[in-house]
Amino acid sequence: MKINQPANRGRGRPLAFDPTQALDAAMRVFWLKGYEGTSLSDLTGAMRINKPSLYARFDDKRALFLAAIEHYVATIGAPNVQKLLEGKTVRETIAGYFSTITAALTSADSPPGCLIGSVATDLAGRDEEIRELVANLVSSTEAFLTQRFKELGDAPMDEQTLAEAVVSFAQSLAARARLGATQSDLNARADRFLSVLLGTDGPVS
Amino acid sequence: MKINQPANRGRGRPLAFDPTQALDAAMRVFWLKGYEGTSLSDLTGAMRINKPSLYARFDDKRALFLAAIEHYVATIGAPNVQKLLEGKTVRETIAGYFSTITAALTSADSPPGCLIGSVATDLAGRDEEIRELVANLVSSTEAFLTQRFKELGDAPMDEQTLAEAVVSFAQSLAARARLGATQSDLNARADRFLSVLLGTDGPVS
DNA sequence: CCTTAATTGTACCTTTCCGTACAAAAATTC
DNA sequence: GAATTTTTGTACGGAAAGGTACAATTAAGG
Repeated sequence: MKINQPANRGRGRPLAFDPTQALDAAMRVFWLKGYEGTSLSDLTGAMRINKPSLYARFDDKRALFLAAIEHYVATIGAPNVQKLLEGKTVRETIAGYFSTITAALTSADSPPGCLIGSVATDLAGRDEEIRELVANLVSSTEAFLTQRFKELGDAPMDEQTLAEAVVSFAQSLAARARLGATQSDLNARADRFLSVLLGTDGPVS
Repeated sequence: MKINQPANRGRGRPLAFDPTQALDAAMRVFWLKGYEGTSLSDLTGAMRINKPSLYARFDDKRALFLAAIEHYVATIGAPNVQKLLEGKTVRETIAGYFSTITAALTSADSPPGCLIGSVATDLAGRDEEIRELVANLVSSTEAFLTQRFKELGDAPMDEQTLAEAVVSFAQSLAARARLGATQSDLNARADRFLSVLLGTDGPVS
């Protein structure tokens, strides 16, 4: 959480906007339009602030994008991963994960797909810092899943291998969603994939 | 193949550049920099032509991007898919496919990852024509694989389901490559995934 | 060799890009 | 309530964006 906080302890004119709301709006613009495809007018328009406010709070366009990724992880990614703890079996955990993310990837009030899986991953090809950040996010997710599978103890194969397969498939779901797949498309695919992974015992959703 | 051909039957001043080479150069720029991230100067610089020549031959930036996708399919995608016909078993076919694409995704003289899987898929979120084009490419690949699996006859599960799993994993390999994974990283992942899919009988590469 | 057809290079156009200067406004501190 | 601190809105910069006009150039056709 950088968000250029000048230690506003009460002095001076108060902020006329909610930084978190503004950041959320910026995130959605980047999510739809991509990094270079998003202009400062796009941003200030959606955030309902003007440029000096944007620069005072978020430094510049690139820093704002980094903050938007962080915000995405905090508000969308992490909660979805936390839900993994609800599953009592490996199958339940994976099915729940897939069903959670197919909903997020096709949500009506967000752009299609995943900010990180599409926009940031594209940018990663030409921005080293982004590349490392996103690669670490993916690794962490795999590590978290691996750990959880070990705790549950009923994985029918090496937990790391299973986690890799699950996260890889999740990445492909993000791509499909970006390409216009509906939630039920994705759920049907997830069902079939789950049956390949663990045998056929029931639907995801 | 659109490539604004004014039926150059010999009249007028001859072209001073090779359109296919120029298109190939443009493809690589888009591949690295993304669609909006690529400027006309980037393009004319890499293609070694000036703007009027670019516009005469390729209409505009967006049409050039579409031509670049077509060129990518023709020179990289289709040949990789054609290699599928060499495999004598389902396992051989899948292993060969993974090993072919991990090489392509990490080739030293190309940008990392896949033009279509990263750049075009990102753009698909805000460009309907691109979205449909890319979605059809993915579907065709799945259909081709399904067909091939049926011909081979030794798939241990529904061929369509298997093809979906394979193409989905291929999409995730493209994302990982964009995030900096090496060829051996990807091959190791592919090995593990193949063992999950078909049981453990040998390495991909 | 003159006309016609096509491409080339330069120079230019308008718009938009990202970023900032600056004065007015709104709060706190003394 | 004057001084101080911070944010706001407007307005402006220089650079780069995508795209085109136009004259010069190079070929084939007659």
